[in-house]
Amino acid sequence: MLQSKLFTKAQKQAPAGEVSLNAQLLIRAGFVHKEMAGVYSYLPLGLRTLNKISDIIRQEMDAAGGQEIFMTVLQDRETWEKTGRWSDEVVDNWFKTELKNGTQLGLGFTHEEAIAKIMKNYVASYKDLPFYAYQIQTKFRNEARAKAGLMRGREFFMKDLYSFSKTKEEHDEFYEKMKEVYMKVFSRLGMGDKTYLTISSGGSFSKYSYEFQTVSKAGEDMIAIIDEEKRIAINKDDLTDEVLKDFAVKVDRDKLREEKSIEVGDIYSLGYKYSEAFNLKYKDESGQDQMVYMGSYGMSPSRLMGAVVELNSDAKGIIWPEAVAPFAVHLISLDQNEKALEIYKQLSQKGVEVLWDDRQIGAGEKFAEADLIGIPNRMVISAKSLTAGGVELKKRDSDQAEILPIEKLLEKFS
RNA sequence: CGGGGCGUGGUGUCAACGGCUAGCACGAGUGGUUUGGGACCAUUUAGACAGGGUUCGAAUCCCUGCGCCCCGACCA
Repeated sequence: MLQSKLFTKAQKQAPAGEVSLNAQLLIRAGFVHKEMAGVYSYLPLGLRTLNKISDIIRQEMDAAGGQEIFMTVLQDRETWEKTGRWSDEVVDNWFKTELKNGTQLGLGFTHEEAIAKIMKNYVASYKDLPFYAYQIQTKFRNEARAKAGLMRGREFFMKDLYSFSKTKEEHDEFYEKMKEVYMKVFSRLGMGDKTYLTISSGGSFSKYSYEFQTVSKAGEDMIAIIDEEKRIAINKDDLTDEVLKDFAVKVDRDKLREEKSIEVGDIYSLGYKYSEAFNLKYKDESGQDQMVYMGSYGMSPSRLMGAVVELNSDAKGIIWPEAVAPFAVHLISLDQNEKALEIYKQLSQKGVEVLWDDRQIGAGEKFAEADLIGIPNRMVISAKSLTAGGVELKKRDSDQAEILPIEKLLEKFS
């Protein structure tokens, strides 16, 4: 893409009062536009990154046997009354609206009820189970306080997968597998070494659940790390004798390391709660009716995008991991647009995603904006670089630059 | 939902005593210079959150509403 055509522009200053690092950088670099508190529009650069994160999640969900669907945001009252979750007393962050005729509707904040109802049409026999369905969709939560940029919004992107199993044992097997699948996603996003499987008792679905917590100063939660090797932690609030006993965990409380962390995912065993509410059952091999055992597995691409920024930046700007960078290469031509065009064309032909800064502006400005945007590979072509033997290649996270002949450069990216 | 802070061009501003033409910087436009770290000169552009009130006079004081940020609570 030609940067001269990109309608967003980098800003030197962050919006007034915006303290959140991810919001500051993403807004300044033109990835997102803040519509209102906790509500963001994704601009060309931001959408590219968001889609890359979603794609990684999608690949891993598919690999784990997930089938992608897309459910409705509009939810009808009756469905949610079956579990009591229509009530504003029970769920305090509904956005509700209504039809012209006065029928009340809600905007989905999660989809357990909706999917249980759908699956009544498709689950009849033990032969139909198990299966796993997921979606990546906008969720709406009327948070009392949106904050921390993309990390806690009122309208945000969420991957929610739901598992449907014959028995608890069958469920448990998949649940265990999802722990690994989730860690794989976080590894691919470059945050694997900071992420811990975390014991939690906070959920309303079951007594215990697991969260995935990524250590970061920007986190809203506090975890205590139990096992560094196995990457297991516990929510600080849940660090009680009872919980430790239930999980058969032995720890020396004085030696636990506590860290602030970002909740980047959560997985729940739902049991029969929703299948009972919707009478979601199947006939087993002996013809007996059995309830379906459900689980739900959440992860937010938009929050992850905020988290990646929180974890990867310096004073100059964002430093995207290759896997989620909006472009692989930022090509900067200082005075050599013709040569740059050749490189741009050749790289593009190879399928390399290139943002070419072809604008007629000062070199300093180009470098400053490139650092802010944070594309991992920077190529500079100028009279100076050509004299030195080719094109300068520099990684965003390094101060070292090397000069490569154009052919070598093209070989390097394929 | 409790508490605190705040609202001035597209952006920023601990700029402006209740009083002169609302200043400065960034951005954007035009002309020129410059060309490896947000360069420079000239010139132009564009502003008081909304509504009410006090006053001869309000960006400035008061009220209401709306919005934003932070701390806490909450977080399926």
